[in-house]
Amino acid sequence: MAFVIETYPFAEIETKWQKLWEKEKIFETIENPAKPKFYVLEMFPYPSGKLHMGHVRNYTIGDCLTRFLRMNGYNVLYPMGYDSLGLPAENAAIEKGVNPKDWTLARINEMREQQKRMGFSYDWEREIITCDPEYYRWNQWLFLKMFESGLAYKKEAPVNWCDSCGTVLANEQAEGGVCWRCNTIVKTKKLSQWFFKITHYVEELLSRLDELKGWPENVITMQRNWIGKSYGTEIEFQIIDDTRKIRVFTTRPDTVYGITYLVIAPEHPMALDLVKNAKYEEQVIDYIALTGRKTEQERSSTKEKSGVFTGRYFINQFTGDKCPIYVADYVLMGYGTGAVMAVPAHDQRDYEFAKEHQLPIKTVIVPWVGEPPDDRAYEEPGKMIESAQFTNMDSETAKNAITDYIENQKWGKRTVQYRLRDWLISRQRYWGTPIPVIYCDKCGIVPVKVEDLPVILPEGAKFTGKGNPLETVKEFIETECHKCGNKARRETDTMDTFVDSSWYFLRYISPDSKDKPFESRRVNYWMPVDQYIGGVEHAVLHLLYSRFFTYVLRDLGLINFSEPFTNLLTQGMVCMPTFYVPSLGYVLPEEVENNIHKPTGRPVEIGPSEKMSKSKKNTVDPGRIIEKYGADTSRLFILFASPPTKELEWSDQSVEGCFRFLNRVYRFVYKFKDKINAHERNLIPETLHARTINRKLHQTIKKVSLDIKGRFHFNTAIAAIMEFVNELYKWEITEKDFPFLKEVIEKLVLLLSPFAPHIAEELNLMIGGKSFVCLKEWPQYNTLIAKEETITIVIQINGKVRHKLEAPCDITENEAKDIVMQDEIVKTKIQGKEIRKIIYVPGKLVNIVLG
RNA sequence: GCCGGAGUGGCGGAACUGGGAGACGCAGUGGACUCAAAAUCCACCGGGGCCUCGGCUCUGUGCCGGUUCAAUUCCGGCCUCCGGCACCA
Repeated sequence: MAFVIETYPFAEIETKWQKLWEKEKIFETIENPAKPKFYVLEMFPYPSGKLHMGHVRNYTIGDCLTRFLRMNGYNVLYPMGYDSLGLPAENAAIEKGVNPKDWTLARINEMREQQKRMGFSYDWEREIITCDPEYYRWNQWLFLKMFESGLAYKKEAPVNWCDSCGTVLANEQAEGGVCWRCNTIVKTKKLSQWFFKITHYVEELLSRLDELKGWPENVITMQRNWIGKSYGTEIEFQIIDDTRKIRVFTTRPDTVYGITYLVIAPEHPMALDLVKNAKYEEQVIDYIALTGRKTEQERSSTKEKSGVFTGRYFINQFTGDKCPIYVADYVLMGYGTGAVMAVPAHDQRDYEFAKEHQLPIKTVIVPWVGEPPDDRAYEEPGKMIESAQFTNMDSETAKNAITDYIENQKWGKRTVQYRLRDWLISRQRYWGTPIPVIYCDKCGIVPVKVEDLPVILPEGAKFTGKGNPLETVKEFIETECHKCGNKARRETDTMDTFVDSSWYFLRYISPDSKDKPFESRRVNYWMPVDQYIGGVEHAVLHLLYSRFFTYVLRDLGLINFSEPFTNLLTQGMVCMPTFYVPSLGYVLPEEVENNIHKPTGRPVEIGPSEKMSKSKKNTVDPGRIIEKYGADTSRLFILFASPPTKELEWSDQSVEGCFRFLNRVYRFVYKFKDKINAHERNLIPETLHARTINRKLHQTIKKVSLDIKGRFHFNTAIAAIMEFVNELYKWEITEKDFPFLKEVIEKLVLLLSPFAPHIAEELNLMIGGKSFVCLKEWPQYNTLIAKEETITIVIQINGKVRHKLEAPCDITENEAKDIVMQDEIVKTKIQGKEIRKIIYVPGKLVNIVLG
């Protein structure tokens, strides 16, 4: 055995097994009623370039779980696809003059290649690509279904508009109020847009959150906040010298006796009406125009509350007072009724506005003890004053009493408001699903006939960076109305890409389905998704839209369940640590390498970790890590460094440690492979030391199984395997041990295989294993073998650990107390002191409480 | 401002139900092997004090207090950091 292995030949091994897996098609899945089904879904990537560490982490978690479940007898559906419509491709077209389709397909190929290099066990036969017309035709099909049932509709709405690019932007493309491409400040512009009526399901979206026991609490909370249900009262106020009333929404009916004015939003339909041909008309028109030019950001960030008087008054029917009506942009048209009753004494915003415009402030609630503040609004509950028959009541009680009174007087009613708005799906962009409608002068909006789907994105659009490229394709726009035969114009808006991802998990199930988006029978077998894995950034958007789509599909009779994702795991981010170097400040690890402080051994202070992102140039390229250490090491590091839901801090040294571990395993098996092959397997350990190994083996199987199952603590599972390998190195192996060693190594390889599948296959082959490891059965543990022969009894005196004793594990309470009290060391420690009581925790400890 | 989550050695993290704080890995230290180095293998590794070198002892899980025989874990009050939402009436 002169031959010394430097490092194990991971590159060769990994390529070899990836090819074999693919050749044998072992990861292809079909419905199988004989096995329990399990659907593992990962948030499919947008193919903007190469895989980044976030992807790698997401898929490594999913693959490890999938492999574990397969070995445990589950029929696992584990698909992959590409969310490939969207802005980066169009941007590349504008910047590099390439065709978005070619660019996207090239990126997909790169990405798929890297995923295969990581050894992920997807059923590639089910791959879906959303920019394929055979995929997006079903977006259009679903749109038509929703249009038919009134769930898709068109209306005029304010949207983010960039002057320089001449186009509408999605909220996420107008971050910080500026256009992501040219940095122009975005404006709000009113345009006719397509919406999905998600608000139709608002109550169900909210109430079914309680069913989602397998979702993280924070995601549930975020969705609940986003939906924003609030209970309140609608009240109408009579406008003086007018037949009309103004309707407001409030959650504080207890403050109605403190109303001193009323505010309507600039977009409120009555705003202009109220001042028509009156003294204040010009002032109000100017103000509305000014607001229209403001960005959403400017409107909400300014401290001072702007607004103008309309010259009109209303009657506060509670007090009989005549109060002014204002227009101000701190009131939003999109929430409630677009008008508010202003109670400056008890609402901070109203307070600030009243101060600015010298409006009266009338206190109607005071604290039960102490004085109300005089420099701000008093928003807490308290004692009612100057509120007619409600005076002296507790304000919380008065809320109900006053609302009853309002309802009796027919001045208003109890009502519920939501923050959730309908989903704006129109995009003035090329690289998206064309919305399948045409506009006919005679017939109006005409949906495309189902048999004419898909409406295909035309080639030959001009990508100038200005406007919607679809507008430049005459042959696309010009069409004829299938109702009347006249010339008609095709819709050039495309759908938000979140439409694609709202049902992709159903398409995986029957990716070749020709006459329906999916086969209901098969969908009902696989769905719902048993484990969804992805980033928390989709907590609201994608996860809410998918829930909405599932309800829609259920109501269309296509599926028989309501919630798409039973369990959700939101993985933590991947971070790069920074180091503090006095001369440079906080820097990334590679810069420390080149710095004088490290060679001198002087410790560098660790700075705050930064999220990996391309813009900060602090990313670790997965490709480089795979090349240097292999896919197995990369997978092992990602799973070992921290539990999946926590942030993962990148560490090159820790990667090296994982690589060392795999080498340690490889060397051990390599050393004994000939002996193992020369012997038949024996499950029974023949030596004393081997029996200890057997116990440790069963303990390890138990720990690894339980850590993965339900808990997803891959890090501690790997730690247990490492501990076991450390034990193996301490084992003085004799000739008698080889048959049992064979059994030990077989089990070890099985335990390792979900984490490091390539090396596991290779080691299996090395010890004469026949079939693929990943198709074998997960090892079972025997509780009796795993059980320790003796237990350690911890002896505490007054709750502090003072001594330990070994005892047989079947020891009774009295026996345990006896041996503890007979122990010489214990005797000396408690000598001369009164024993108040002795606490016994079975199999664990004895606590002697002294007086 | 509101809603979540987290604070444990030099570092990443363990401790599952209130019962031994620091598993496993990294970094570090010492030893074996080597002409030497790397690699590998073995051992040590929170801090302070005592010491006959076997141990003994005090202290320690963001801070202050409480419950308990016993608290990283439960309760109350703070501090810091991270994430989400934010003129939502």
